[in-house]
Order: sequence, then structure tokens, then C-alpha cells
Amino acid sequence: MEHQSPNQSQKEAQTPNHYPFSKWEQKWQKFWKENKTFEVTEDKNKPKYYILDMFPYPSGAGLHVGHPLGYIASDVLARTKRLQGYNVLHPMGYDAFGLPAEQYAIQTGQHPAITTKENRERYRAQLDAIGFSFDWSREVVTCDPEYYHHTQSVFIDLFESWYDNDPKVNKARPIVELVKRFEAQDLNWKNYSEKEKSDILMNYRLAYLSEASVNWCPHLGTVLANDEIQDGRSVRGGHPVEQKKMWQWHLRMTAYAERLLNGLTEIDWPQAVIDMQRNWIGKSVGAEIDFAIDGNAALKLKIFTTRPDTIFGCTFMVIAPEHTNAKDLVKAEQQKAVDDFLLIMKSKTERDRQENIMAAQGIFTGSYAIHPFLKTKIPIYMGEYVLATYGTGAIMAVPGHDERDYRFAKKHGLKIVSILKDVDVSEVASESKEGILSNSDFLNGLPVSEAISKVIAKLEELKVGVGKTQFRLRDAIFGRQRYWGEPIPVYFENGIPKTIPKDELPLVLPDVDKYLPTSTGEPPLARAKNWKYQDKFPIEYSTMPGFAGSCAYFLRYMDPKNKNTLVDKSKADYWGQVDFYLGGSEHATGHLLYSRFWNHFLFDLGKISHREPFKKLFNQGMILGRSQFVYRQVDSGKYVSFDRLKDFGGEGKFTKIHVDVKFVKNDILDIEKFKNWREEYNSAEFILGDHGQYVCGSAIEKMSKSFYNVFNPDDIISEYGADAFRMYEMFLGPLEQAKPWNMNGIEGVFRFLNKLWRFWHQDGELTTPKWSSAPATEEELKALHTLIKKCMSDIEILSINTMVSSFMIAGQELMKLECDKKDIWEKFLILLSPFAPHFCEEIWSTMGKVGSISFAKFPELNESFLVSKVSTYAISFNGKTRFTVDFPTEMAATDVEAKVKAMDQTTKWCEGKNIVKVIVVPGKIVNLVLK
RNA sequence: GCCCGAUUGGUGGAAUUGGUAGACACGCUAGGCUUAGAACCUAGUGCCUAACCGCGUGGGGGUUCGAGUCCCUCAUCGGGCACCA
Repeated sequence: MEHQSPNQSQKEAQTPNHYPFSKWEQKWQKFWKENKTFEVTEDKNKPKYYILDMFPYPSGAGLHVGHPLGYIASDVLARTKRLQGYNVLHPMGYDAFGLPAEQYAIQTGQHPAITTKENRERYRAQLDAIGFSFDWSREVVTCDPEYYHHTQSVFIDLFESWYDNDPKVNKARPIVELVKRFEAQDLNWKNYSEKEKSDILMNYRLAYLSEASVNWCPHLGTVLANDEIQDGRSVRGGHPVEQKKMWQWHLRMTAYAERLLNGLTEIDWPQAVIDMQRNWIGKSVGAEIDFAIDGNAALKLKIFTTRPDTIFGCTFMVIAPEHTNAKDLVKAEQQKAVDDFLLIMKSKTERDRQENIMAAQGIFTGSYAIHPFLKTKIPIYMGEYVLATYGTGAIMAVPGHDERDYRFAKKHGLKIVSILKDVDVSEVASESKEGILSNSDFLNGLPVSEAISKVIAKLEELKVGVGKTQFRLRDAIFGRQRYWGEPIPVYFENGIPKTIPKDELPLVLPDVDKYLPTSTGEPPLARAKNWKYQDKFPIEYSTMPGFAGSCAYFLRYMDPKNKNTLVDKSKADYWGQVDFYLGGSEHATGHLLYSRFWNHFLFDLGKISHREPFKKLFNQGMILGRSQFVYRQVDSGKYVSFDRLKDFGGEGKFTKIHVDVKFVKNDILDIEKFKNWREEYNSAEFILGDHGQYVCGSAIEKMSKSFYNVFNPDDIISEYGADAFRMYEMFLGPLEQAKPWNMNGIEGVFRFLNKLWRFWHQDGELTTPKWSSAPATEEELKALHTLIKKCMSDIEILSINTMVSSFMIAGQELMKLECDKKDIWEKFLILLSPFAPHFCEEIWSTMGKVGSISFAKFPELNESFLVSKVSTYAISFNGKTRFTVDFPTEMAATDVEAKVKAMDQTTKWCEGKNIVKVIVVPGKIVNLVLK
């Protein structure tokens, strides 16, 4: 695609055929900056509206056309809300800690702070060129000590808090209150050593240190959270991940599982994201049951099940290989077999285990459990398919009614019984929750749901089990062995972790000579010299993970300069929840869950007044790139046109090479440009296609520098202007849909803006038209009001691609009518200004208005207008439209019916048949059903 | 395997509660203006037809006076989860 039209400057020198967009853009961007047009303060006299974009990570590649998509949409909404009289908070900042800057630092020695700053400046210039209405005075940068001061402070708050599960309280409380409780209840408490006390409290703190099996990525040299891993590999970089036991900082997110789940019902989010979060939290209701062990009265095997009703179908037990009591359960005669089995398990990576689901690997331990009701002996197995990290790490296996248990039973020759009446399990397990129980002692004859509650009651009565809710959600691992992150404000005194006093924050990230881990495997921060406390105490060298900085940034925007606290309560109260949050769905279970958790916690502390941070969420779709390929024959090194590959043995005989999309137009390669691209292509030989041209292959892929399919907003803006770019991005398709970028349609919106401009300009200069004092005609009003109705109904749901169409329809209609009513055009421009702000400001100012488009409230824009005084009804006869007729819009359906029946035309069409039924759709259609 | 979401002209995509399918834009065709091109203007453009008729929203079935829209079913594509007891 060509970005430069070769004789553009020449064109402009003669009669310009497009409006001088760059001049206007510079003028108005300067105006907005100098007048601080978009800076806001709390104003009790106006309703507030908080519209937030997910802030970007400032990467070295700069912005491509996909990045601003959501920002343009939110900017349109923000500008519209201002027009409607709202006090709009629309901030922007940078999520500036992260792995790419650190990797770059490792390679080049360049301090990540420097590269990050350069990247931010580039982003800022690109964003400014698009004409956004951000309040940059509120910019938040996560790697700025002024900001991470408060991230660290919240961490300390988490450390100093515990979660009170008492149903009457059900919130986080200061840990000192728990200490008081222990002092009162446990007479031994004051005799414990300080270390013992610390260890006990560690089990309650919301930020805690514990040894846990973590996802360790050897290549990155750090642990990763579950949402940072996909298919056993790191999301960033795709390196293998293994399980490793390590001491790590965690956040006790599980304490909030129930609240995070319930909160989902009170927010307006896409169903897909709600489903993902619900699934991620993974609530299961069931029972925990203690099974006695045959010949070992001291030991109990605790299991969790969601189907306690199937207890009479339990024919064996399975424990995870890593189960805490595994050693006690393995009998001497089975020891060798179990050891062999464990050896095989250990050699397997997480990935191998996942790929091996169907194998049903396992081994008998030699021990037996006692059935709590039947008192029969049940063999205990160790099985690969039972996870140590979920529930109790042990299950009661009911092969008749669970597929996995069934598979295991078949493989190991174990008994399979059905406990549902008339259900045959000889071929396959039945997981149905419908049915009547049989073979089940006191549960016989009950439907499943009743049996569940009855058996739980019985278990509780016998004190061998309790009803229990289990969550899939895990606590978040909060330490990373990396440099470029927030330091965790902790040091160790006599082995006891202590937080750095809040008045000494921020704990500033120190400089280091290298950004790699030390030779002894300690995190890079261990290289720091003369860091705070470092000379006196061992200090925490892990930093916080990438998601830490984004957990509360939206609160900071409300009060970005506050030195004392994250956000002042009165400001948090004024701005309240984020009314509209726009961003990609890739954060569905990461950032959006972590930040909800922080928000609930800060609510518990009384620092903010809303549990849920984001009232409405919208996921914009990704803009994809269309990559182009050339095909190099493996044997000869010749480049063969895509349409002739089959003549040379098909794609398999070729190396597919990404070629810069700038060299390709309509899939035809510009051979000269390609040859000049790189030295290795200088002497390339080509075998051309049927039309004597080299045809390239193509594929829709993520837009990426390495695929050479990137379109840069700067290039597009220099050719078509920011307003056409903005409108076109919105016009491209539904905002939530992923779509490939193409330049095919941008001419359309660009032409439209130029037509509007031409309507006003004479001899190259904008002139104030001679306004007519006559009242607007019905046609003019209809064109405007149709537009108003469309804008007001679609803006709230960001159905904005069709809004662009509506502007074109209304604008062209008004031009066709040669509308000379100032009032009509003013309203038209106000409505268009969120999409094309520079253009509208300029026209507006030449219409005798001073300065920027007035953001005063235009109440008429909020009223619902009658689109027209008459509605055209289509009169249809057994489903087919026969003729149309106009009735007043307000006319009641029954009156319409009567009129239609009485019409001459109707009797003509009915041809003497009886009217059985008349269906009136107000304003649209009258359907006559005849017999 | 489970849970979501999609499927409409040559292309991107429009179509409140079921109510004239294909808005708007691109592209294409013809004409105008130009020495020529660019730009601009006018008209046409779902498919099949010379035209009328007919057929048309992934396939099949259903409900309805009426279905892109609701129900059942199948197919294809995309996203998420995945031994979670």
C-alpha cells in the first residue's frame, strides 16, 4: 500500500482538492493544550462520568493502527458526554514496568527507565496527533516512585490485614485485632516466641510468605502466575514452565472468592468475560468427608466431593502423588511399586501430564479406607489424575458416575456399580444428576438433589463430614525474580519478615550494574549496593509482578498528585466507579480479577466507597494485519508467483517469506521495491504469474513488526488527516469484533469530510454562508432529527460504526437540500465533533463562534425528537406489501386499523375476501390477514 | 470433552419488540468535466433473466399471516477452559 501520493504537494499548490487538515489539526491541538480544555476538577454541580481506557505498555515499536481503536471509541464517548453536560474524567497513563524493557536492558545495558521514557514520549506524540481529549495533567506512570509508593503502601496494608470469615463481618480487618483475639483466647499466645507468632499470623495475612509449588520458568528465571501461562509455556516468550517448591510472596485472593463471584452479578460486563471469571473462580458446592483408615486409627483420609449422594457407589479411593499423607498410606509390600511410579511422575513435566489424560496411570498403596456407612474396606490408590492443589488432594472414586474414575477402574480392574435406578453403567459412566437413587441404603428412592442434602446432614450428624464449598481460584503469587518492577517493601529481622515503615516509602528501585540474576541465582536486586536497610538486614529481593501496577491505577487518576495516600476519600467518592472501561478481552482473568480484588480490599479498609471498580466493561476487538508472502523455491532459490506454485510442486517446495506490505498492492508485488529492500534480494530471480505479475500470498495475522504487516497511524494521518483516520477506524466494523485492517474504505470518509468542506468554502477559503432566517423545512428537520435519534441511542452502547454512516446520510441530505439554516448546521457539527473534532472546531469557529466548540449543554440533544410528523405505513396483504400510506405518527394503532379497513384501496386489494385479522406495527406496517 | 460467540452481495458491513433484507462505504460499469490523468459530478450495481417471472441471509426441519431475527438439528470458523472430583 502506498502512503504517499506522489504529486500531493503539487496538488495542494494548485487548487487544493482536500481540506487543509494538517493546518487545522495543529491549530486546534495547540488550542486545546493552551486552554487546558480537557482538564477537569471535581464539580459538585455537574454529574460525573468516568471513562477509562486500559493504559498501554509503552513498547519500543510504537503504536500501530490497532492500538488507538479503543482510545478513539472512548474519546468519542468522552466528548459526547461532555456535550451532554457531564463532568468527564478521561485520563491516560502508562503501564511501564514489564519484561520487554528488562530484556532489552539485559541485552544492551541500557537502564529500563531510559528506554521506557523514550518509548513513552514516542507514544505521547503519536497519541497527540490523533487529537484525543485526555486530561494529561492526571497522567499515571506505574514505574514512577511517586506512584509505586502507593502500590507498596497497599501491599503493606494487605500484609497488615486478615480476612474475617464471620458471616456478620465478612471483610478484611487489621491483623492487630486478630492478635488481640489470640491474646484473649489462647492462653499460650504470650509464651510463643516472636518467630512462632509471626509464623502463625502468616497463615492469616492477606499478603503472606509461604513455600508453595510454583510455576517456575527457568529461561526467564522467574515464577509466573497461572494466567501468565498457556499450554505449559510462558505467555511472554513461550518458554517451558515447570513446577518448583519455593518461598514466595502471595496475595490471599481466595479469601475474596465468594465476593468476587457475587460481585459479577452487579456489573454490566460482556457475558463472555463474566463467564471466564466465574469459571476461573470455579465454585463447587459439595462435602468434605473423613474416611477412616483400616488399621490406623490415628489417620483419616479427607476427601472433597460435589456428589456426596454417590457415596454408596464409591469402590476405591485415589490420592494425588504429592498427597501429604502418602508416606503413611503406602504399605511396605507396595513401597517398591509406588516408588517406581513416583519416579515416573517426577520425570514428567506439567505438559506431559496434561497430554496423558487418557492413560489413567496409578498404583495401589496397600492401604484400605473404611466406608463411613457400610463399614466395608475400600482400596486406596495413588493416581496421576488427582491434583494435590485442588480440594484435599484425595477423592472417593465413584466409577459408575464419573468418567475419570470409570477409566481408572477399567484400567486397574476395580468394581463399578450403579447407584441410580435403571441406569446401566456396564459400558460407560453416567454423570447425570437426574434420577432416583438405588443400592444406597437410606438414600434409596430419593432424587439426586434431595439425596445430597440428606447425606450431608447424616455425615454431619455422625461427625464424619461437613458440607463444604470449594474454589478453583488460587492465591496470587506476588513475587518475581526480576529487576524492572516495584520493590517489595520488606526486610527480615531474625528471619521474621517486617514491612518498611510507611513514612519511609517509597522504597525506590536501586540501580544495579547488570540486570541478570546473580551467580548464586538470587534476583537481580541482590546486586544493589547501599540500598535501604541492606547493610543491617537481609532484604526482600523479589519485585512485584507485572499486574501489580494496574491493580489501582484507575483510583490514582482521581487524585494523581496526592503524596500521602493513593486517593483522597472525598475525591474517590466524587468520581466513584469507572462508568465505562474499555479494553481488550485478554485481561479477562488477569488484570480485571486482580484489580477487582484490590478494590474490594480497599473498600474493606474504608478507603473507597464501591466494592466493584468497573461498572461497565467493553471489549474492543483486535485489529489484525494482512501479511503478504513471497515464495522462494527451496532448490533453485527462485521466487515463484503464488498463482503458479502448483506448477512447481505446491507450497511444500517453497520457503514462505513475509514481505513488507508496503511493497504490495492488490496482492501484486512491486518487484523493484522488493529487490531494493535488502541486499540478499538484489539479484532475486522471479517466475511470474499468468498476468505477467508476481502475485503474493496472504494471511490474516496479528499486527506485528516481525510480520511486516504494520500500519502506522502517523502515515495515515499525514495522508488523510486525523479526523478521517478517527472516523474510519470507527467505520471499519463493530467495535467488539476482531477485524483485519485494510485501507479500502478510508477514501469514503475522507471524501465525505471534503464534501462538507467544499459546501462551505469558496475559492479556497472558508466563508460564513449567508444564513437564511426562514424556519427549517420539514425535510431539513427530518434529516437532522433522524441523526440525533441515531446518535443518542447508539452512543451509550458504542454501536458507533453505524453512527458514521448516519453522519454521511444526514450530511449529504442537508447538502442536497442546500440547507442554509444556521441552527441545523450547528447541531450537525456538535454531533459530529466527537468523531472529527479538528474539522468541526474549524468550521464552527468560522461560523461566527469564538474559540472552541462550546461544551455547554444542548438540552435538545437529549430530548427524543419526533423523527417526522408522519409515518409511512406499508399495507401488506398476507405478507406482501401492496401499497403504502402516511398517517400521523401519534395516531393510535386502533385508529390506524379503522382507517385502513375503510380505505378504497384496501377493498380493491381484498377482492371481496373477509379481513380475519389486522396487525398494526406502529409507524411501520399494517398487515391484513384475509380469508 | 465443556462453556461462549459467529456465518448476510465482488468486499467491509446495515437491518428496535419477528414486519419492504442488502442502509452506508469500498469496488466495479456507463456517462459528464478534462489535451490527458488526478479530483469532482450523474446514473447503475444481490443472483438468474433481453424482460416478466423466479430465487435469495451456512445446510436441513419447525413455529408464524410474516423469520437474517424465535425453536430443534447439522456443518464450518473464532475465543475461553480443560483430569478442578
